[in-house]
Amino acid sequence: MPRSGADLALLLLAGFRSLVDGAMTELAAQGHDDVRPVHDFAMRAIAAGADNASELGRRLSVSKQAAAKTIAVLQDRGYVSRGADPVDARRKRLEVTPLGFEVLRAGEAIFDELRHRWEERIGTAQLEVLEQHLTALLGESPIRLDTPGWLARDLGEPV
Amino acid sequence: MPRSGADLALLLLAGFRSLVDGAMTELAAQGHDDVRPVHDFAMRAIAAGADNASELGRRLSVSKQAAAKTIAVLQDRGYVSRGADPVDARRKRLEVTPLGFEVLRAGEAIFDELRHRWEERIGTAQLEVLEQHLTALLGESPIRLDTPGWLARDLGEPV
DNA sequence: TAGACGTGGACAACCAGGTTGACTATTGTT
DNA sequence: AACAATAGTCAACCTGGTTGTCCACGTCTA
Repeated sequence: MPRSGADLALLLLAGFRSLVDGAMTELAAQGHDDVRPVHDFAMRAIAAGADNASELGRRLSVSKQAAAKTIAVLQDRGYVSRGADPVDARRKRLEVTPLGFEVLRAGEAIFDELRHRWEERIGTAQLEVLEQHLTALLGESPIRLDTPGWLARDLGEPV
Repeated sequence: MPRSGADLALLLLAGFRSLVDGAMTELAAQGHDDVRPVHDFAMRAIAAGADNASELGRRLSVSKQAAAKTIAVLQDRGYVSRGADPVDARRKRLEVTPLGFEVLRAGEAIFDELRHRWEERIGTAQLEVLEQHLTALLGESPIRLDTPGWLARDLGEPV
């Protein structure tokens, strides 16, 4: 049964969806029913140093306006806070709140748990091989999160 | 280097994106710069027998209204045609046009070519193993295409 | 030191692809 | 014949993107 290239693509998508859907469900069960993967990614980027909207936009390969919108909801839900930047009055410095970090932590744990289940099903070594191959194929690719809609939108350069 | 579950998810996403971006780019180069993966999926479903809007919506796990919108653009661009259904006057029967089939064919060829390149990089057997594992993990999962936005929207049941 | 230029943020208008809800026309069932 | 279910359409709305415009502030340089 020779697989088609399209099947392969679908398989990868299904894998991603499976993990993410699982994670969202579990996160919701833990009381964080208002977090989306987008938010997780954004918080992670903020925690990693993208502490203002423009920078966040750059990290996520998204316009600063889009980043600002995401920040607005994150702030609204208490996951990040914004304060004046002491050194540059143009900026509003972003910070992940304790609640935000809690979600981040929970998210990580859930993903790790899901991965662990996969390990149990196909074997630790096998899963590692799978990851290695994927990594080899893709490089440590920069995450591009102009995602919602990208399935349907105009193309960017290929990865 | 123990990989995290989140990395795994990102890896799968990156893989999918890589293939799809590549395919869109190539398809655009061949003159079909107005096709999105969504359209491809929809045409495929229509060709496979989902010959009316409601049915298409069901196949794609999407509301019939959403399906109708997709059909509208597909029709507008000449990829599918709609005619009266001789047996049921409520229905408008969908048909993929020759142009639509051409795109479908081209898309398949491109995906196969991309998959082939992956074969060359990690080896035919290795890629097959990867696919087998993924398939084992996911089952021959029904494709759920309520996708644009699902990264950011409310959760459905996990796959 | 003044002005030019660049950058951060905000606002508005727009788009794509989804959603629900309401309504009509037709078909199928009792 | 009456009623229920289904196909399609319209309208209003949501989310997460996009551009473009504008202002306030910082930085660089003539």
